[in-house]
Amino acid sequence: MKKPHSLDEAGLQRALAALRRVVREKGLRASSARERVALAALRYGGHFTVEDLVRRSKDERLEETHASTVYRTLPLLLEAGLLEEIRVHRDEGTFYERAFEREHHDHLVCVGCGAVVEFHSEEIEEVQREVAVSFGFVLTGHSHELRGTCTACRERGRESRA
Amino acid sequence: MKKPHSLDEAGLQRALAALRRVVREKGLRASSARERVALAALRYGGHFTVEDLVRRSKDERLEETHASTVYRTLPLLLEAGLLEEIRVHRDEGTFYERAFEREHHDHLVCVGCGAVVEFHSEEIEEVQREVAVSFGFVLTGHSHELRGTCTACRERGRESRA
DNA sequence: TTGATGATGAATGTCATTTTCAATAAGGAG
DNA sequence: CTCCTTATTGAAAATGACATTCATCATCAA
Repeated sequence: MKKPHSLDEAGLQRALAALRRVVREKGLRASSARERVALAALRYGGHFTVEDLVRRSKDERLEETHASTVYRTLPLLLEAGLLEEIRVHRDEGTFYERAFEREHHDHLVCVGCGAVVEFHSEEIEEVQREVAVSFGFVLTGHSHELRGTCTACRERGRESRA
Repeated sequence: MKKPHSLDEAGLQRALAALRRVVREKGLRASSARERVALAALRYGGHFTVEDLVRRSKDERLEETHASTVYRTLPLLLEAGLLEEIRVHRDEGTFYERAFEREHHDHLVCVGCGAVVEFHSEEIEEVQREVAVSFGFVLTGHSHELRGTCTACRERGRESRA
């Protein structure tokens, strides 16, 4: 249940530096729109969608950033390790969450109520590495999502059946 | 590299029976279009898309089945355990593969060339169950995909850098 | 056999994401 | 600092996966 405390100012700066590094490596140019998107994204505590990002840039009266720009920026944020794409929340589309300076974790989702629990298993991480090595692969990432029903949803089901 | 040998005639019949059971349970009616889609899907050895399925029903001169019907049928095939949805193959959309009478496995994908390796780890499955229990969940499914670079792609990269 | 209702094909709609294009801005060369 | 090349952006249109609509058609229980 541990809440991911947000980055402090210094953390934000390190994140921007990581973004700039990727931008430079790719021969792209610096731009304020990209950093605006990055900052808006990094400030989120939980899971958010592209639409959330676009909306937030308006709500906070920051300069507006268009959806197409957000979409164009996202791959860079992923590559810079600021965000990670996740697939929880049933059919509600693609979500993102901060990954920068945050310990890795996977998700356990309740198919009944949509509750999301984060978990981490060093044992699973280790086996993943072993599997990759056994096939001659070097891992660059993974996605791992468990689906199930939580206690509350199972009890709800029992009632309605009674 | 073990190829998933396709179902024999008896297997196909058992699969259709499983589909019919789900259809009946939901108070739906039998239909030949649904079984045509099911058979076309079960005959695939590897991964395929909805579009593949639609196309194949034409190629093989089976009666045509429209895309909308295929889309309507897919959830039933998933629920009946005939197919499983997978998310490999970079951004190429949603893929499916046969799950009926086939051992469970996860995927290891090369981000360079798109090669897909199937793997299974009973140890990971066990930890998954433990994690679920520790949060009061009962598992209904999971998706697990590892991404990395294969030996060939790493060597290719080394050459081009030399 | 037949009536009630589910299923299908075909067309159309929806919604997220991508692409296009003209205008703008970054940043290296001079 | 100014110019020139080229990336970036906003705005709009295009794409593409999937859902929905609706007029037939098919299924099946009575």
